[in-house]
Amino acid sequence: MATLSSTSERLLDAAERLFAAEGFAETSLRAITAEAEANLAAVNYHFGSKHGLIQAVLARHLQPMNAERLSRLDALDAEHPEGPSLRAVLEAFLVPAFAIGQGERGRPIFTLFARAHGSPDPALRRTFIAEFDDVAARFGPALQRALPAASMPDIFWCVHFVVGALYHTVSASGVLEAFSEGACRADDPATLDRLIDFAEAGVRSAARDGASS
Amino acid sequence: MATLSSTSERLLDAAERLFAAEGFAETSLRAITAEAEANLAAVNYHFGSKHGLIQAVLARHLQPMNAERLSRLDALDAEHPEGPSLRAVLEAFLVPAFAIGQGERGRPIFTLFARAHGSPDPALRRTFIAEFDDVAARFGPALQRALPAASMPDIFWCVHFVVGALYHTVSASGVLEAFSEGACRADDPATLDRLIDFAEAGVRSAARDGASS
DNA sequence: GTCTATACAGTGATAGAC
DNA sequence: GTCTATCACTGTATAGAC
Repeated sequence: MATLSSTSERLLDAAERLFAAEGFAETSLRAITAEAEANLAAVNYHFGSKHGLIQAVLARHLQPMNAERLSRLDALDAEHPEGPSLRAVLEAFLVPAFAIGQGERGRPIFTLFARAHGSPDPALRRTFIAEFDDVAARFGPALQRALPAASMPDIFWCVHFVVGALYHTVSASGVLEAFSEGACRADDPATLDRLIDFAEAGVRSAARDGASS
Repeated sequence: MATLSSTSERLLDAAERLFAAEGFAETSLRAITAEAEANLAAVNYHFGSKHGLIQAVLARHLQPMNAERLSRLDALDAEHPEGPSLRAVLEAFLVPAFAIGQGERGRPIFTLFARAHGSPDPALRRTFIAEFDDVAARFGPALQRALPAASMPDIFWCVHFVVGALYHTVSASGVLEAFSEGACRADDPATLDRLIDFAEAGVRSAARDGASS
């Protein structure tokens, strides 16, 4: 039973489940502590505030995702000393994110990322994006090397577009099912390939004119 | 003074300002009614609930945006009876959205769209995306005609990616300023051109292989 | 129809006992 | 570490004034 794990772990599990199902604001601490069989005050004791609990839930999934991005990029660098291809770098960036989005509790968790990224709470947003510092520092130069004709701002902007497409795909593809009248299914396994194709073509377009740096 | 306009208009103005600054959940009805110099119960009288007020705030900006998208597409169809180019169709779709994002109160309002799109409240999400029915019905075939080699699901998926990039760009470009250490500025006027270039290249990539329909 | 005052159940947070 | 009691604040509903 749940009571075998520690209180803070049970709180994290319960919070993740409820946040993903209902959203941050809509989930009360009382609902979380009831599901975790803990006292209301335990949240503030272990995590300081509801805000702190949200950050802890996010970090528990962000860190493995970004760690795998970095280890994939390390493997690529080892394989290709002259620098990996654009497509390979984009795959190293996108595949670990998709892997989370497709897991058993996948999509809801990724929805949490999207919500945190656009959260009105500046402190939450700041803590959240700080988790991406290492990824930005490693993937920026890798893309620059794969696409020497593009300027650094070109690359940053395109990655920004790709991130937007990724977020929207993993967190809001239900919308697409409605618009396409069922022709596009959110769990279509080909979606990742479509996104990588799209990202590669889009990013490559930054190198074509490259005027605006 | 504000008291010259009707109560419901003052409520909409105040709500828009506060929602954009703080978020939906973080803005209390008491703060809105105080800023609008109205009674607390006026929100429920005029809009039924806080939820109804949110929908009304969104609709006030969504309708002109989508109306301009459609009128731009009408103009294109009149100019090019054989069917407008892919780039022209994408411009008709993206430019009106950007115009809102760059207006005086622009970015905050667009942040509201992104929040609504990913809202945990299914009723809010449903009402929100219903505002796009006409746009989807008109732009889908227009893109199909501009890109005959692509299947309809190909096109829907790519538009989905483009929408994600658009949302992230207009609502979360502050993140990019941080990662690029100031090299990319959110108010760079070239951003729209970058996004259109990116979208065109990405969407065009769907027509290359076109296997997965 | 429009607006006001007020009451109510549920929220996050905290101080202090154990 | 845990729990109880309590705080100020939230969205909503309603009775009644104009």
